Amino acid sequence: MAEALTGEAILAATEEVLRRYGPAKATVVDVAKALGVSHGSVYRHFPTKAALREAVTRRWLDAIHVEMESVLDENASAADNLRAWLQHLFDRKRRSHTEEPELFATFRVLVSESCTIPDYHVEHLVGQVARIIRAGVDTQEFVTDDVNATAKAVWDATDMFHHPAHAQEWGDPHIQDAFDAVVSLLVAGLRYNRIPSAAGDA
Amino acid sequence: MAEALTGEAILAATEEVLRRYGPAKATVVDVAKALGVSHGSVYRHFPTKAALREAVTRRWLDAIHVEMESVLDENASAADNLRAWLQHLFDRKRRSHTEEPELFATFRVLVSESCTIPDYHVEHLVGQVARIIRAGVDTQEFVTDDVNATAKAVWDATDMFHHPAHAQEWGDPHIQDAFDAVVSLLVAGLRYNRIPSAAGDA
DNA sequence: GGACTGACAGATTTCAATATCTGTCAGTCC
DNA sequence: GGACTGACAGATATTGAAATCTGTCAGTCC
Repeated sequence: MAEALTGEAILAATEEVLRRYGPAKATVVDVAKALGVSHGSVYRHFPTKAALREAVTRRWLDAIHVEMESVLDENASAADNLRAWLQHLFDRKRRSHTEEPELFATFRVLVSESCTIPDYHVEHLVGQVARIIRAGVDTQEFVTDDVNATAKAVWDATDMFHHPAHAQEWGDPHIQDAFDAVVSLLVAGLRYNRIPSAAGDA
Repeated sequence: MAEALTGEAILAATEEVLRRYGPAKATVVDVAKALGVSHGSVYRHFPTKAALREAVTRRWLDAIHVEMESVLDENASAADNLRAWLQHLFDRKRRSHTEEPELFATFRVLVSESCTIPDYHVEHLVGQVARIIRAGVDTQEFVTDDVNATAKAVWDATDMFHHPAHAQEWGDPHIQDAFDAVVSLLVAGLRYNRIPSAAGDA
């Protein structure tokens, strides 16, 4: 029978079916049809439809994680690295939203379907922010008592530039100005910041 | 005949109907029924259903605007004022969300229905933030080249603590820590911040 | 004997008929 | 004569019957 049915082939077919029909209409039967097998065979590799969708989503997010890793520049200042990293994430999401709105909407639905996927994604990216900030603390460019809490704060404060719920605002002609203003404020804060639970000013 | 039908009476009845049936089910016929008149009479005071809903929403937002005005303390530092103001807004929205989830959801829908209402609301509140920051600049507690842009940046950076799209995250046990971390970072930034379009550091 | 099929039960979705709602306006009532 | 009514047309929402989908599993095929 031609080739053996692999998990990878099912994932690729699922991605294609999602791209074509969207998250609401894509069915397991469609995926099986695209592969020329019965839908029972798909259930041999993935226990449920939700697990199949989650696997596709995770693959997509992992590609973002890898891409974001490559933005970091060892020789740049921490502030420049942070700004470039946040800008790259913003640009990538915004481009995805404007150039392939259906696909963006599809992944938006997939991510929100799962309880574990969003945490996985956020934790990974906040980890990258933490590494940038830690480098800044090491060179005394930044000051903070708690790198991880501060990284989370930077993530939260730039939320509207990466959270899909705000995608419609990304079309605003002044959105880049808003981004620059927020990042400048954050970078200024990173140069001298204490988490409130810690002792007061020096 | 009893009393003449007033716009105010219609607004109150509409609010009550919205509270009881929710935004999806509340109809103009329901409002008329609650007032003991025909629905044609309601259209004598409001041109469309959308206009009626918008009037109710605007009344509700105005109450928030008035309440937020009262938080400002002439004698406090700008940093304390800003923190207290943001905290009050966050607490109010969070309380509304947890104590009256249906009503909160109702107004969330009403606000998102209108194109002009959200801008009106945001502009008003950002204006209040700008006043706090301007006071801080006057006392040399804060530094900024553009008070309005910086106020907008503070608003944007605290977005997840007031935007209803993030309401579900407000139940997180660590949300107050996240809030404190973001506000501390912003306040630290306000003590020395330049918008990127302006000249470099002193 | 392990990968695959296809029929099945229960859950979910679709679709078209039916009911309700919005907005209008000629007419009623004090 | 100005506030209100109620019947109306077109738009929207509801409903329930029919179709489809999900997940299972006994059985087929190499």
